[in-house]
Amino acid sequence: MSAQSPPASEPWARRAEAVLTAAGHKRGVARSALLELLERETCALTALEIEDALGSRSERKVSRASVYRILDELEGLGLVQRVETGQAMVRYERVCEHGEHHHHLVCDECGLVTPFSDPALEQAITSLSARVPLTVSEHEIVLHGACPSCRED
Amino acid sequence: MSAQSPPASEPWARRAEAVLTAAGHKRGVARSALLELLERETCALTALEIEDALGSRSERKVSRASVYRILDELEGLGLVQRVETGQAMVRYERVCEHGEHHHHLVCDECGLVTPFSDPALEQAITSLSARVPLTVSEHEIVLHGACPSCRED
DNA sequence: TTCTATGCAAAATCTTTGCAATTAG
DNA sequence: CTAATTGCAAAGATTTTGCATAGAA
Repeated sequence: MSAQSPPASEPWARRAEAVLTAAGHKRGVARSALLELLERETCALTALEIEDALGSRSERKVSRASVYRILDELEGLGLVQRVETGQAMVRYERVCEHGEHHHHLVCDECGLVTPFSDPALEQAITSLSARVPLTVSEHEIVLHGACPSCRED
Repeated sequence: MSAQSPPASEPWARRAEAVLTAAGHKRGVARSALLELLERETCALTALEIEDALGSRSERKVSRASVYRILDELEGLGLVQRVETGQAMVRYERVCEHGEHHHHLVCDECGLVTPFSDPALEQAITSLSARVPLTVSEHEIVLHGACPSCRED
């Protein structure tokens, strides 16, 4: 009956800080900047895109090593997840509360990555998970093709 | 009315050679060895696994550069497809005739990759593809979890 | 003979590590 | 004061490229 999951309005970054503190981490400027950025971004970014975003904008600059280290930590705590888009680099995005689950559309022409979600698909996955020789904990779905802009060519 | 797609019994390697020839390629020992290997393998291998397999077994040894170059060629011709499993390296597997389409189960403990297929899931994807802002050409689905062996621990 | 295929080694990329200095609690 | 955090540079790992040689048609 009590609050099992935090309200959906709870900012992800705040939850992240709580989890980090609970895991015995102190605060650091690099990680704070990264959390702030991921809070704003709704979809997956590569480590290098994150480094650039933090460097070029007035945000404080964060070293590449820290970006990788922090993303790795966050992934380990289930706050961030990797997204494989078939492109050269791995992408990362924050893990949202249940219900905000989404997957990705990738334009093979321009590289654009867009999120989408589909209840019917999720249900098919859920039902499938029960029939498969694996205790399924996660799933990833990527649709490849040409986005509207690229299709015009 | 005429044969649109080759019979399913047609070995993939033979079809591959035909496509390569049609594309103006000559035969080479490295590629032949690779085709032979992929013909036998039903599921995805990494470039390095392919190099090892061709080197250690009595097959002729193929240089790493050739493995990458050939996989890239084959992918461009639609004979091979990349499979992103969330593991460190990209995997490759041959593209089969329609109907043999499959996806992957990945054990995050031991790294085991297993194929599976599910009509209901394919249908959900097909229906979804029509509703999405992307001209979908391919899709990839990966389920992560623990395989039976690893689950026992 | 001509153009493709291949191997080798160097180069390019992305990611991880070691270490010393800094900073939060 | 003690332990976590960061940046920098070096090291690793995977993939790509340049070039000369071998081979197929």
